[in-house]
Amino acid sequence: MATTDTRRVARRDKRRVILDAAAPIFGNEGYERASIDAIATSAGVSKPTIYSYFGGKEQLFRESVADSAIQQNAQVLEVIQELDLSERAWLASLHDLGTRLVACQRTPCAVFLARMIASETARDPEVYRVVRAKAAAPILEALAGRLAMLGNAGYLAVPDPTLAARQFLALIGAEIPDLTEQGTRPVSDERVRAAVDAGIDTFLRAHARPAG
Amino acid sequence: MATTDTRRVARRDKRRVILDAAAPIFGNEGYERASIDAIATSAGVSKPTIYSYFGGKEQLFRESVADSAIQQNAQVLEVIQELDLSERAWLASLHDLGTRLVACQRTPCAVFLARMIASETARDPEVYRVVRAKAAAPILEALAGRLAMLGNAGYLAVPDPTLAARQFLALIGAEIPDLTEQGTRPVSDERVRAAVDAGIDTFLRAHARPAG
Amino acid sequence: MATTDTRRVARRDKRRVILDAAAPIFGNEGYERASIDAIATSAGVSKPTIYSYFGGKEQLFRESVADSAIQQNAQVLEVIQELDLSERAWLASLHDLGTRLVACQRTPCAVFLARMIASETARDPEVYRVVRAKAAAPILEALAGRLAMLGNAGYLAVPDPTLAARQFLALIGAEIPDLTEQGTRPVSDERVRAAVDAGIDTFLRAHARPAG
Amino acid sequence: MATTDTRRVARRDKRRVILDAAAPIFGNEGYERASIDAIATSAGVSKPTIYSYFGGKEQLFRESVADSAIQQNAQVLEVIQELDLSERAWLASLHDLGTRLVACQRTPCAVFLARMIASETARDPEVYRVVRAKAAAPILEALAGRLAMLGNAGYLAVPDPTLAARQFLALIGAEIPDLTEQGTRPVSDERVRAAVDAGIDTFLRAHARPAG
DNA sequence: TATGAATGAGATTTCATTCAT
DNA sequence: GATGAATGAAATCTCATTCAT
Repeated sequence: MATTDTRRVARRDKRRVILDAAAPIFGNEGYERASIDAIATSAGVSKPTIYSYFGGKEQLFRESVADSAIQQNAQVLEVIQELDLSERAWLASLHDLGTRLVACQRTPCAVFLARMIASETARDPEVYRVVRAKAAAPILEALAGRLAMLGNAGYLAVPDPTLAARQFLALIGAEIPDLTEQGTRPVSDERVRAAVDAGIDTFLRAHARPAG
Repeated sequence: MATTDTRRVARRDKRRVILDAAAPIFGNEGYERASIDAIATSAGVSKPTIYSYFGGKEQLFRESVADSAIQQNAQVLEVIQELDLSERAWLASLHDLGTRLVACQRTPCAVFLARMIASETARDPEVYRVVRAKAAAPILEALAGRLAMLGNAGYLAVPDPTLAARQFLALIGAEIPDLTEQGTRPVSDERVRAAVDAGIDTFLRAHARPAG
Repeated sequence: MATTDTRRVARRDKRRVILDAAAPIFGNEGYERASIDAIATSAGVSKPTIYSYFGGKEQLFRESVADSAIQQNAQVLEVIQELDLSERAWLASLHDLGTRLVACQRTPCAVFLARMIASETARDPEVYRVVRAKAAAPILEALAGRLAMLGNAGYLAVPDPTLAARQFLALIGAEIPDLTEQGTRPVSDERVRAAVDAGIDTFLRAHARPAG
Repeated sequence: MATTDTRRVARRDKRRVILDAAAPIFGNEGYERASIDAIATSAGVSKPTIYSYFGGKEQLFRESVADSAIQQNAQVLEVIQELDLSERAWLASLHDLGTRLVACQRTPCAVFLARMIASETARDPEVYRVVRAKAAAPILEALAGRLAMLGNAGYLAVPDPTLAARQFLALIGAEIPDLTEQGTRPVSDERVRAAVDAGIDTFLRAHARPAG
């Protein structure tokens, strides 16, 4: 029936509206300071509606984290897929990938996740686990896979792809917090790109294929 | 007067007692969940005493962060000073340094600082600035200085010591969050050391002195 | 029309279903704690259905009380009718009657009514009036009538039958609250019967026919 | 110190003020409808003060019940003590006692207790137990003791004084609910006295000393 | 007619902060 | 200087009730 469909759609839409309103508020204010009232107002619904959809603040928070992790995962995986493995292009494409990954990490969604992991994991370890399961782990494995391909292709020496992926991420982001003053200052794309490139250079030196 | 001295000492002592009580509570609970009541009880003083010494929750928090940053700085600088630059020992000593630095980062004091930077900087950017000024920056420079010495001594190629220091820290810590599940799981020293060594190996490969 | 009949029957059935669901919930939780939601769920209907049938919580409550009073009345009147007035049997039958009346008073329905009279009359005096009109008064008069017959038959002296009925009820129930700890403890039938008998003995001594 | 004393007195006074405000509100509205806000306003204190003194609504309620029970006990015991056991006066004094006891039962304090027992015991059986321990049981025993003295003096036959006390109370109150329409209607003292006397007459007939 | 969805109003409770001693 | 006592403000959450279908 059209009725049912309409309702279902409406219901799903409203979930989305609430989740989309919740993430930035949790992200900016933190779990405690974020008020259900503010989220309800921002979403254009009433408080009881939120309670009827999510049950309570803690559950809304968890679903918000999980939802953001899924979004983050989708976005980053897409970026990773685009790595060009051809001999001609792989090097430039790897630099591109680094820049795009850092851009993904500076997304509001990713900032929200990073902040919540740091601030709320002590209170609720599930936060960390959900983000790892739905975003961090798949992303790491996808990246490890691409790096392994670079190794197989003979461009790099990658004996432990997962470790290499972790270090790749660590290196491209090493300068970002100080550069952006922990996200409180806007920074030009050039400077970000330079910071990423510095990390990638180090990565490449460390993983250069042994001569001969 | 002796009286005045006694009072001053008592005053300073009470400040210390309050700060020592505040840091773990802020660290475990976060700024919002930490209650002045809990801090007062833990410190063995009354709430108005805290207000008379610090003015309010926000100021107590800032002083707590600054105090922890100073402690952290002192502790880490000491570790960095101990790097043995002799040809015979520098390599093993660098591995030692990495392990000790990671240990310092897993201290309650450092966990507190890291968590507060992640969770409270958006609310109060001063948090980040204070920690950078009193701990992160001096530590980074001290480490950069030691790495420069290794470069000067001809053991490593270190064209940009500050960048190298940042990457050194990034690499030795790359595996720690997943290893400890964001600090929610105890981990054996061996596994931490192995993770640190993996980072240092990559660092060394990237900064090997060019042959010839 | 058959349709109409079906609907009427369905309508009446649904009223019954709702009333049957409402009484125990009001009885166990009290007016305020009882939620329309719980009643709707227990009745297997939706909240708006309850509103369409009864108009609101207060009206549902009143109808629930009235309905229970009518049930209570029917049940107790039947018990009273069964009093055997024959010379041979009246004494044992009176003891039986007392026991059965107390059993009726410990019925969920009667407990509900007693509790609602005590707790809700201040808020809505209609509660008391309805229960008196539909149960307490008819029951009292029926009992008074039977006691008058015992008087007319010469077994007892009953100058004021209504007063006698009230005192009869007071005496058979005098020990019940303490015995059952206000209904929170199960009690054996023997102990209830003994308590009732003690009340009836006193009643009989007071209403013994004067000798001669 | 005067300071300490003053504070202690102030603290105790404020407890009293709050308890005195709470009882009638709980009594009139019932546990659920009674709001802490209303009690605080009526007591002239703020809500947090109530929480600091009593911990929560439930505890305030329990203390209010216990306090009222103690007051009720004191008041009724005093009335019972005044029973005149002299041959000349005991009969009139017993009628007086009945009237005063019923007056005590119609006190706001006693109405509160009766209502709370009826309405809240199902939710919290402690209500019944506290009232029994602090008021009902001592009162019953005191009354039983006086009735036993009348028996010992030879005025009455009282083989089971506790049972007699229970029945005495049941009989003097048998007509009160209908007379006052469950407390919703004012009634003249004469009519109450007449109702009490009717109960006492029955009691006396039942407990008349056997001739000889 | 019957219902899923939505909400305004109000409940308890907590906390940072100040005042009087 | 230090503290017990008190409070204004705001948080989460629940519920009776009404729409739109």
